[in-house]
Amino acid sequence: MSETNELNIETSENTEEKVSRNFIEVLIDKDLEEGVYDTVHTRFPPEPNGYLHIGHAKSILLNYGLAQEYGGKFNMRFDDTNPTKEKIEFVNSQLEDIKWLGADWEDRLFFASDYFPKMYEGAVKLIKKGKAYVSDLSADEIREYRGTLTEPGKKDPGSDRSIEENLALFEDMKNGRFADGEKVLRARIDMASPNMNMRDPVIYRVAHMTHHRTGDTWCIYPMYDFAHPIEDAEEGITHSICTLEFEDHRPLYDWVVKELEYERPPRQIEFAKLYLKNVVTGKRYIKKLVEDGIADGWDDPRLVSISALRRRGYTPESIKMFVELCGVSKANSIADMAMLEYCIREDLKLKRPRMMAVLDPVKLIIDNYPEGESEMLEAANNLENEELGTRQIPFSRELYIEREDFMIDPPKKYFRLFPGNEVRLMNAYFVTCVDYKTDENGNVTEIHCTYDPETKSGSGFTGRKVKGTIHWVDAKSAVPVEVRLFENIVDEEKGVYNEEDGSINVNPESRKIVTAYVEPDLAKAKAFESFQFVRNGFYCVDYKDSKEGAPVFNRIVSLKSSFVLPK
RNA sequence: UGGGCUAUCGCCAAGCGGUAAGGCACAGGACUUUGACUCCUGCAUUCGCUGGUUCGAAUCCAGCUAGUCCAGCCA
Repeated sequence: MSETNELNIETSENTEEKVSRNFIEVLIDKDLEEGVYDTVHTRFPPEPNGYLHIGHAKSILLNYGLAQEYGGKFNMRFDDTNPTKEKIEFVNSQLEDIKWLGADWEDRLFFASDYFPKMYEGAVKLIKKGKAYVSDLSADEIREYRGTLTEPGKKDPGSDRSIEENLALFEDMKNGRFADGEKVLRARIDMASPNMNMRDPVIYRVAHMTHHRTGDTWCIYPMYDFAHPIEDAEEGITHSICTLEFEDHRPLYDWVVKELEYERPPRQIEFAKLYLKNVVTGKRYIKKLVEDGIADGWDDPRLVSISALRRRGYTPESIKMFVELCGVSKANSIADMAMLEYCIREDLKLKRPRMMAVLDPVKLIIDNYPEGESEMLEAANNLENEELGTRQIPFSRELYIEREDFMIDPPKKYFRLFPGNEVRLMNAYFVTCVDYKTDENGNVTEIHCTYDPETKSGSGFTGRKVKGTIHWVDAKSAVPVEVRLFENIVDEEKGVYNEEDGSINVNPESRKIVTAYVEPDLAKAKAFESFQFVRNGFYCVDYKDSKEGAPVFNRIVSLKSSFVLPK
């Protein structure tokens, strides 16, 4: 017996040593071991052409996290090589989102446009090496000459030009001698390559356009495939982490850094994008939702852009937890929204106070409580976390309780209020229902109870027990506030896209607005403060759409399973 | 169709030749100042399919299948 126990202890200690690493960490470990690199330097390189969403968060936190983990550095860089799509507005919103997520680039904020001179030099170098040439072909012709997936491409007539001629022509391109589309610079690689990206890719195009940072300095702009490796190499990036669709571009990436003779060139590593089930992330679909008046803009709390999640009440910590939970792999995967929701519940439940708010109020009158009197009761802000302290809440003869917490004719196992039953009012007293009133339609309008002063919360009363506890607010001091109950903007039954016309199947119930009664303190909450409403889920204060400065409460997420009435 | 990549429970995901981790979701039960939270318990005789190598295969080999990306002067 004792022998086997000892054995078990040893083996369990050994297994604890084993920490599973994602495939990128494994590659980095190997690089470090073999001395390919002696540090880890990553970057996040978005194009400033839109708002960042949850998918970008994965890339940001992965790149930043890796740099942190290995004691390396993380750069922020805007890949602004195409002025037709980029705006300073997006630069600013993206920076704000990345900062909020907690990725710290310190003083290393770069722009691809900073390297335009370097890239020009690089192109000249390629021409001088005979590795690039100016083409006269039109866009259509280039496509034709490129061949198809099964047939090799044809030689570009421009590829026969002399180095001197190419040099002169490229300079003319730079000097604005040509109109847009008239000439391009192509890399000379292999027109017969099975990899389409290697069939003499275009690396510079003419575009007479004002760039948001360099203005009219340039009228030629480098293509991504040429620019990106240079940006990485210039910044001393070791591991250039990007998404799977760039796998086919890696040979070209490697070709560029090799031909430009960079020492210790960066290594590109690709991972799978993060998708969410029944969630719209495509820019043009979001745009359509906004145009159709279904969504209120990129930060509509029902969307999954970083700014929308922030407004909804998701915390950076919860997004980080989610990304870590999803892991990193090369398999295309669609995560369940339930995972994200789990993360925000997990993050908030011990950090934020649990307050009482009644979403669907009905009046409860305590017949034996003196009229006109009231008292303050002490309530713990969070029973599981004493550090959050206590608060004082008013209590008097007339209260509001949740309509669903009272039934005239309850089913079996209904623990809440019904005629003759006694329940606990959370943080207050036991009350017994003695009577109720209804309107002509049979709707309950008033519930009458008696309370037992002996049973005051915290008094240590143990005389008898009740099965149910319900939340309430004091009618006189409670504050009505607007509460927005969010559901998925997509109709989950039908799926995201309508198969017939490609439109989005919208859930008409995705935003219900109700007026709720809340504890007086909640009406003074600051923007972005979040709370757990007892049994009603998690909420975040939003002032963006509020009228006359009153807070609006956005539902972040409901509880795991709401109260289900027993059958 | 040529090439690249991927395939392990409803979802995500470990595993890297020694006999299927974990999380989400789900289902039971205990506890409870809300039925939440917490805590237990259950949840792949099987790793896309078919063969082969091996004492032994999710792991190696071969063939097949499915999904995905590439024919922008986008990134």
